[in-house]
Amino acid sequence: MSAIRHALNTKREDDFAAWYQEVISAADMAEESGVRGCMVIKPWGYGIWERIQRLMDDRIKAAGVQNCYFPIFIPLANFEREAAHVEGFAKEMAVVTHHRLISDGKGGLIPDPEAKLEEPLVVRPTSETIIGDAMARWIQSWRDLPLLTNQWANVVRWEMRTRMFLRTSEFLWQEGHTAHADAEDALSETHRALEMYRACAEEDLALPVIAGEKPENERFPGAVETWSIEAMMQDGKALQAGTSHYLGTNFAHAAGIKYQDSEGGEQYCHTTSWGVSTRLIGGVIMTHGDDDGLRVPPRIAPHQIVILPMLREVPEDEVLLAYCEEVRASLAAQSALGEPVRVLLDKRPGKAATKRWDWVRKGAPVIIEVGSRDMAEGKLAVLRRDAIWNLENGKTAFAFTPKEEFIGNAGALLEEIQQVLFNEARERRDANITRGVSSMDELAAFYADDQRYPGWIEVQWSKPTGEALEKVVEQLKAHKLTIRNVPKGSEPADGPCIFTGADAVERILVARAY
RNA sequence: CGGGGAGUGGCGCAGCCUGGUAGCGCAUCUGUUUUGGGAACAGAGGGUCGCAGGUUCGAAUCCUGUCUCCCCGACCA
Repeated sequence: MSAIRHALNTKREDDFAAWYQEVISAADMAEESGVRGCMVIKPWGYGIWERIQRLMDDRIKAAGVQNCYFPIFIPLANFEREAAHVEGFAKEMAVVTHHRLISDGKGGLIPDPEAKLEEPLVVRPTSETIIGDAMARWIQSWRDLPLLTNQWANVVRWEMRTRMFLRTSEFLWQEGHTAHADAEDALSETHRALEMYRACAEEDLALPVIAGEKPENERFPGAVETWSIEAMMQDGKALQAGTSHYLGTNFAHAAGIKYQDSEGGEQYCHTTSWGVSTRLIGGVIMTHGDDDGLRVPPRIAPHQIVILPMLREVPEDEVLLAYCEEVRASLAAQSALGEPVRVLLDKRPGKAATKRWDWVRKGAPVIIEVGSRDMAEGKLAVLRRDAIWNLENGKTAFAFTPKEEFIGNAGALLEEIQQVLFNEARERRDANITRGVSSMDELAAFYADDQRYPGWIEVQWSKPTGEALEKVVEQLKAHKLTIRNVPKGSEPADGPCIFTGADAVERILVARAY
């Protein structure tokens, strides 16, 4: 058992942060760009994003939301209209001030002082303001509502501390923006988006999440309510994996998003916004990765099955390749999880055994190796990425399966792997949410060992606001803890508030977080 | 943005203190022998030592500045 030779140098339990970075490079997902906080997303990483995009986009469109595209540059004045929004983002904004470069006389280039912009443009950190402008133009009457839009875009936030996929200065995301006639309809959309995120995270990414409302101090700048889905990483930390905001009429007032109701009166719209980003990929890594690299859930795997012919640089290779191509075509004709199976025949020269570890590190759900003897026997050597080791002998757990049998079961196998990854993650999460911590002393003891993350706790609180809430936040901060959310549909409170001792009104999740 | 650490062939590192124009492992390429489960041996290719200045006869090594990355903190949709 100790004979297992893992594909990565760093184990999760030894150094989780270093392990995370090693997965990204070993799986060839992304690399440094030389520009602070910005990364190059390589084909395997981007392929996973494209899958997430596709599946999410289908869900968005199914809800009647239409895609648009708005400018990356936002006039500064737009931004100044909503006070809380300005304050929330001002500190992390990239600003464009010039539109031309000139020679500095020393072989370099500098912004041309003659080409200074009258009004600086900010690079969007999010698009509420500029989309609000458009909505104000597009909406006249109650008949124009609800207005449901979404855009896929990049945004920039000048982060102080960055981590690949989890927090980068530039990232890719989707931002939904909707306008409604009243609060009820807008709130319903807020919850619809949240539920859409929960379903996508759990069904597509195999990330078990807890949907709930963020406390006041964690709200999006300018929002009336902020809801999130929270996922637990393998080190016990929480990752906010998606957010959905009810913005009330704050942005409608700022941008003048008004409509005439059926009685001729003028009303302000109620708006929402919601988004998920490439951060989800970080969540997939930290949820499903293991000491051999990434494990990609089949639904979001660019290639679900990879075929590796055992080439020997002999003339017979041609026959073997032709055979593998037949297998590939047969598999591609199958369907799994409601789509055609995505299968790759890796014809690159080189030994199958070497290439195998490339795909293990990348996390392809199923790897098949085919040699001439397998071909003669009509079998395939099948390796499941969710169970690559034979724990009894420390060797790779190949299953030699008759070709037809494997092809016929391919769809079911991928569905099973998808389910196994989700179940593993859900069990781990459920086992690491502790209830019953009822005093600050207990809480302190629970998180006393700084070297380990004992997971999350669910506690009861009286939902203090303002300064009282700030005090609670400070107390938690001493233990590096944050309030994640108030889970939807949790049990009613039935005891004292852990912070104030007053009667609790609801239950909250507390955790260390990314 | 504060404190700490680091940038040397694709990857991981040594060399730096005590300046004398680069080395190891893995990977790559070639050859030979092998080969049904991450092959062995031999040989070869590949580096303006992050970048820019400075000190010096001479700088990976010393000094200054700067960029990027990692860890901790602050901040954070």
